Amino acid sequence: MKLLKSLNESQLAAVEYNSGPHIIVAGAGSGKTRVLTIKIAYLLENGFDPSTILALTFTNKAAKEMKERVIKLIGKKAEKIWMGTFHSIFARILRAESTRLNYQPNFSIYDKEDSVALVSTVINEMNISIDSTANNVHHRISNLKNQMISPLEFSKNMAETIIDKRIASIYLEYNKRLFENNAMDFDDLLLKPIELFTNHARVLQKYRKMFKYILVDEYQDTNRAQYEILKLLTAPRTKICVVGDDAQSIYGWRGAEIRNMLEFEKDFPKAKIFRLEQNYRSTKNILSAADSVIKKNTEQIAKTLWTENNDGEKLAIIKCADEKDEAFQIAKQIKKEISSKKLSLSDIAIFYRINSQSRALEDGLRKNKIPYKIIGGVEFYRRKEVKDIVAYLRILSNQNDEESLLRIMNFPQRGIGNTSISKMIAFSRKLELSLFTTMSRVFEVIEVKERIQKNVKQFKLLLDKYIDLKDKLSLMELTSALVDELGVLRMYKEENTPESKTRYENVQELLSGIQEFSKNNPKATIEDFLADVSLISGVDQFDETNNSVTLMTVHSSKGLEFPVVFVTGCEEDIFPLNPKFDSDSQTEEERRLFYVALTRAEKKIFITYARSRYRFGEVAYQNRSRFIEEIDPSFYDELNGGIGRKSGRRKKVYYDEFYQESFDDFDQEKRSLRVGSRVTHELFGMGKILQITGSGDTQRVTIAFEEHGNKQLLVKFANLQLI
DNA sequence: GAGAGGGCTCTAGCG
DNA sequence: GAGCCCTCTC
Ligand SMILES: Nc1ncnc2c1ncn2[C@@H]1O[C@H](COP(=O)(O)OP(=O)(O)OP(=O)(O)O)[C@@H](O)[C@H]1O
Repeated sequence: MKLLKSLNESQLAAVEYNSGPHIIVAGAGSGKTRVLTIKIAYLLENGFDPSTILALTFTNKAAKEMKERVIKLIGKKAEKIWMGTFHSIFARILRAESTRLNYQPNFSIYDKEDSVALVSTVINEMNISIDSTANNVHHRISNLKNQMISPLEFSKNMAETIIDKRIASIYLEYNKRLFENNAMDFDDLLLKPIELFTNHARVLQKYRKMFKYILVDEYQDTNRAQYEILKLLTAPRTKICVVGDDAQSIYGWRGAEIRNMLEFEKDFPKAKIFRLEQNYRSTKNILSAADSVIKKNTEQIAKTLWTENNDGEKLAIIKCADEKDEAFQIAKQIKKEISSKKLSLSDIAIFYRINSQSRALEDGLRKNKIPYKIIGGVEFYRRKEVKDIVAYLRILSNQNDEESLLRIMNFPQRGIGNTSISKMIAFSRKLELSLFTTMSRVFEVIEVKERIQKNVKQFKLLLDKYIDLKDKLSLMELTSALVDELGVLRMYKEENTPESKTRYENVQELLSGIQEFSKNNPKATIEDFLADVSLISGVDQFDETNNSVTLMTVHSSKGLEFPVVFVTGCEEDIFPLNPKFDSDSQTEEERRLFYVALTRAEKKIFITYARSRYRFGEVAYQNRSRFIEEIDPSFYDELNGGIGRKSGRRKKVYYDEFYQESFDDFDQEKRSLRVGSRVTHELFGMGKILQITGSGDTQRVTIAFEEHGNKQLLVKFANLQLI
């Protein structure tokens, strides 16, 4: 069979096995994803009905790619496979079955920002004092949800401290509000199916009958709820095949449990284990280097990984002066790689631990005229201007969605301020009405001024008009009419600032996104579009055909591969990020993350670290990462970047070994600002110091800038350069 | 109620 | 540095 020709023996065995539950445990680049893809194609070729296959991947993009490959191998019938992320597949099922959970099928999906906003609303309205941000409280709640601990269970059995008791009541109210808003958060998308299947035996039967073969990629990063869903859906006759590498489990902080991987044999009796040991991706040097690091972890399944690929180049570890130098060294190496090898820019990826590192890297690439693309970061659909328009669509679809309603009540400004909104909310709570309904009765809310009542009425009429149009116009017609009537594009244009220009472009891009979506789904409704939008992830937007370098976090790089990889910021406190606070198992997860970064590379790895780095508005000095020390030195060479030389315009001497001296040196620099010194400032240009007041963090300078007049600035933030 | 400006806090990774 | 909130002025 032609399909199976591209497989080695152990891969083949895994593909052909069909008798019961099985798990493929294998290291990086050993073809796990390929096996899964071909296995599905093989099933279809053998007459398996595609609509009975459920294949779960980690990102939408991975699902899309896998589907495309299967279609290529076997033809169009593969389109019927249920393929997607846990979140998207079960959101779909929840929509179909929503009424059983007393939800309406058009429920909104709240992303993290929406959820945090709701937590914040709840804290404020309940008037609970809690020494913690809404963000942290939401994180706690999300953790509880991930562990499948209900508000009731938490408050009854676990919440002992006063703070925990308060969190318990916030959690309870938060869930209640979600329900009243006809909304689910990300965690609900995994919890509600369990509720559905547990409480409605016939629904469970239906889906058990429907899915005869379940396949799961990246099984090492599934959490408790996902595991429970799989257990529920797997009837004695259901075939289940999961694939994973425990050494690549990097989402523990989101509730992922490696135990799912380690205990598969217990959970699914008579499970068969397959192992793949040949790596096809990387050179011997890369593989050995990665192996020398991951060996330091104690908790893992022993695995062998070998390759027939040649030794390749050694890794290059580059010492840089600071983050600007780091970006510069990377740009330099990129140019070198491109000109010396037959590589295109899209063969190169730059990874970082945290998104804020991308800024300096971007600057460096831009200055060197190297085109790049950032994956993730502040994602398109999470931007304010985009979310504002999406909130309108949500309200048109789901009038109970109070968070969205609040978001747009006074956007664009229509003279409905916070005071009036609070009054209406109070009214709606008292009469147990939704805020939307309250709006139609705003004339009864006597505390709201007459002029503003009229504004509310006006706004309500606008929404009513579009709710009515919703079923008469196509998605695209409706959205563009709405955007036009709101006048947001005009508004951004008139503002005419760099930010408003970006906003303008983003709204335009949203419109073309909707157009594109309508083209692919001709009968698409608002609901279809919304269902998609909330679940789009960062990597989903990755387009490898672009001729540009790819920048992304190590987390997003999972499952991908690139000929050349830069792993940046390899310093203590960046990568690993929190070594001082991490438990052993958290450090091990951090090490796995480093392992994931290294094993993305096919031919060449550059590891960079900087002696100093601006963070939180000040310079921090740190040692290079322990993970570098863990790599066997026979697999790398060391290079020096801008160390010892003066880097850029910043006047500072870099010491190789003596951090203390470096600190002194830095303080010296601050002190040496004197009345009369000439300095430059990034925004205001050249100037002369007129006055200095205070010291330390609150030290201020008054400067006469040549082009911007006199300004008073905090030294700490001004980043002044002495001339 | 809007808008400007100042002060304060937070600061990881993500579907 | 960014984002949020508060305060002050119009
Ligand atoms: N039998 C094979 N012959 C040739 N190339 C192969 C074979 N199996 C896999 N490959 C190639 O090896 C690379 C890695 O495969 P794949 O992405 O499926 O690995 P993986 O185990 O899922 O990796 P990871 O866990 O690191 O994401 C791919 O480029 C794939 O095409």
